Amino acid sequence: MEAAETMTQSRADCLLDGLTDPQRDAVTHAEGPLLVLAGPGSGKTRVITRRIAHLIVGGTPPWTILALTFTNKAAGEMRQRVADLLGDESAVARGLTVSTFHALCARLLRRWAEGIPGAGLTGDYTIYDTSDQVSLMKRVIAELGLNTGNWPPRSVLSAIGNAKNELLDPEAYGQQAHDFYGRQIAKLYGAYERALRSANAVDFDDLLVLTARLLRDNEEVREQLRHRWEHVLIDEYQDTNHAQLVIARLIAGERRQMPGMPGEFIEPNICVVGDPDQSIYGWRGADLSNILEFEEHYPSARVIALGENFRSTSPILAVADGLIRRNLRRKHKELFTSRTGGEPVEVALALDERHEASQVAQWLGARHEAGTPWREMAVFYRTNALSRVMEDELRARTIPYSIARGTAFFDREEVRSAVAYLRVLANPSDDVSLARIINTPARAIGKTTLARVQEAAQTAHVPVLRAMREGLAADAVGTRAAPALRRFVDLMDSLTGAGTFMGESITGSLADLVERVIRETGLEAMYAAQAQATGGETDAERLENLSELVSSAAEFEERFDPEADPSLSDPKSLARRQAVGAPPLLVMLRAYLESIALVADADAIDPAQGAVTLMTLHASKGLEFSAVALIGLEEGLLPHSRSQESPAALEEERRLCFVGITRAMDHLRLSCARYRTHRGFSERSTPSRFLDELDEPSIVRVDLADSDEFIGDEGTDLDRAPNAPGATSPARGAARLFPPGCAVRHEQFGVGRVIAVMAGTTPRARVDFRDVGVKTLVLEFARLRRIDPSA
DNA sequence: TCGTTTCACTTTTTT
DNA sequence: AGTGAAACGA
Repeated sequence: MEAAETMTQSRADCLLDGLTDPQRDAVTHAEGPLLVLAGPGSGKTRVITRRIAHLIVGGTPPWTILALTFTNKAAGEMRQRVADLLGDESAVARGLTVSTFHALCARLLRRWAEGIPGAGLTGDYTIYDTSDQVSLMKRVIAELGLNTGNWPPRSVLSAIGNAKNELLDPEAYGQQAHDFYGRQIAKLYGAYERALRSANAVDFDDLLVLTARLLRDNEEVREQLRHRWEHVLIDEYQDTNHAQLVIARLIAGERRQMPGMPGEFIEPNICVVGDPDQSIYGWRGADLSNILEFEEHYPSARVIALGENFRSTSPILAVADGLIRRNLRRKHKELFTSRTGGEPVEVALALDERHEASQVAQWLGARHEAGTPWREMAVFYRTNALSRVMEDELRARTIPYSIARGTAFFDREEVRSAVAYLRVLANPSDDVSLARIINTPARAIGKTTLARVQEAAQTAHVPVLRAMREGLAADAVGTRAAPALRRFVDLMDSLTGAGTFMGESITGSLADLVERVIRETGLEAMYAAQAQATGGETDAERLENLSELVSSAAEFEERFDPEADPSLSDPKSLARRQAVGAPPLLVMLRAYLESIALVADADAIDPAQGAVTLMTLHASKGLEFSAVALIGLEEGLLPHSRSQESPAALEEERRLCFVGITRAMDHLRLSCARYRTHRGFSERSTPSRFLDELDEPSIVRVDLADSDEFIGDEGTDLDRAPNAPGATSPARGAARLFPPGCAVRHEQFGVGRVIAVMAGTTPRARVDFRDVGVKTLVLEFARLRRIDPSA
């Protein structure tokens, strides 16, 4: 007994090793609400993981702890670090729930969908992503007799999303709508919700909204979960929205009187960690007041500020501080580091985006020469579109890189199609997925046929697949279509192995199912035929992606642990599940589809790869790298043009820049380009105002546009155009480079002779090509090259 | 019904 | 530029 205690004691002490006083306070804080205001690099993750470990070592059962993060990757890392701290395997941490908000909600809903009064949802629901939402909304708009021109699906969805984040249902939204627009949106909102429910589907926002409703309206579930999770910890609290706040509060519980002890209270054990200066998801409903008003929500809260930065050198921190100070709606927080010295931050002006990319690549190369491994370097940008140039450049120089785009794979059309089949198998009511695959590959079921079946299904209030199976549209569809529909139903039924649906008892391999879907639906044959016909690389690639999907399913299957499901969370039900043995295929399929739906870009980062990481500023949150290059610091990009009208949005852009800067440990480089090609058009850009807000003594400005490689002013810049593909070339001088009659070569059209050059904002040339005849080309993009001897 | 072609637009960020 | 949808022709 005594020995055990000593051991526990010493392990607890270990957990406090190397912590500063405030860090230690946060780790050891016992009961009641706790707010940790953690500046960048202040050891936030360290504090959370040690706090969890400390609780467990102190006797708190792991299954009474719930930790919430924003990405799966963050959750995985947190779980791993806790396990590492606890040493003896993960056994100690068994039952500990570390999850994203969305994944937690998805699982709670799996378990209790039927327990939400009036929601009409069942546990086999599908999660719709943005493009599914758009498809559904288009249909809803059409059904209400509106047109997508006046009611752009995305805008409507965004209005609905905002309403959902505030937990307003269609009725409540309609009540507070006072103009025509608002009332129409309310109508669309209601119809959209009905359409979702009849497809037994939820969108991302619903995961939160419905969970909030479940907890609010179902006392039994609420009490059960409250009882189960005695400790709730939330990371990145500054990025939670209203629905998430409500969920957290409902699970954590309220301050309440201790039974039989008047004057004594039980405080909820809710610990939130965040930094208002790193709030970057306001556009998606994140509410900064959640963290700012934490003390009002929990008057007894203890507040601990972690200001010391252990990550960045002092010039980097000074630059970050100088920038963030410009935000007016902000409580100032002193940032300090003991990492004095260090290189100044490089601020560079490049000629154009290619030039910028090349300079960045060179800079990364120099860092590598100096001993920094590729994997400790990163390039950040405001928009995904900016990754392209950077990729091209790194590829050309054979610098290893990887892009953080978690969804990229599952966004490919062939993968989406295969997944749509799986979704229909898992949820036969999923009409959006059904519409996607009913004629892929082509089965002579065209637009009109589909519309007729959909209509028949609608009037009969049944899912489309069922309407087809029961031949409800038999007289409405043509004689050719009817057997085609029949064959499709038979195909789907043959995949489930039954006339009805995969019974719960069916077991088997998920990977096998995926493979059968790809083969038996004809997807594989379709791409194989195309690959053969065109010899096209893309089709061969598609086949590869499909087989990669099979691998991903196999991998998932391997890792799948039905016990890790927090919805079932009490030890009793764990035992019950274990007794069941192998998980039914359907359960696994649902879990697989769910994991696909909830991947984040940041999840795709694998530091083991030994490559430079390219990602958006948003995805960079929570990470750190030895060397960071931030590109595209231009007005309109960072801050983004869409944010310039509101001061609040502008401040969020500044915070975004702050987040990027503070990811850097040792080396930081910020750059902008004088010209940038937008959507096909090269435009002069203005350096970001943020570049004027940096701490001058900590930076060194390099005007690379003036360096020897690119001589100075625009005149000479223009002269590069004919020989430097992609170099931007504004109007002036263009005509002079391509005198009428000169011979030119075009990548695609071959050789030809210039007829005339038209000046203007976008100078064009009329060229008579030997093979393809006369074409008019925009000089900026045509990449024309003179090939006559005089050139 | 299906394939091609033209045309029109463009959310930046993501669970 | 690139994509996705409407329009058109077979």
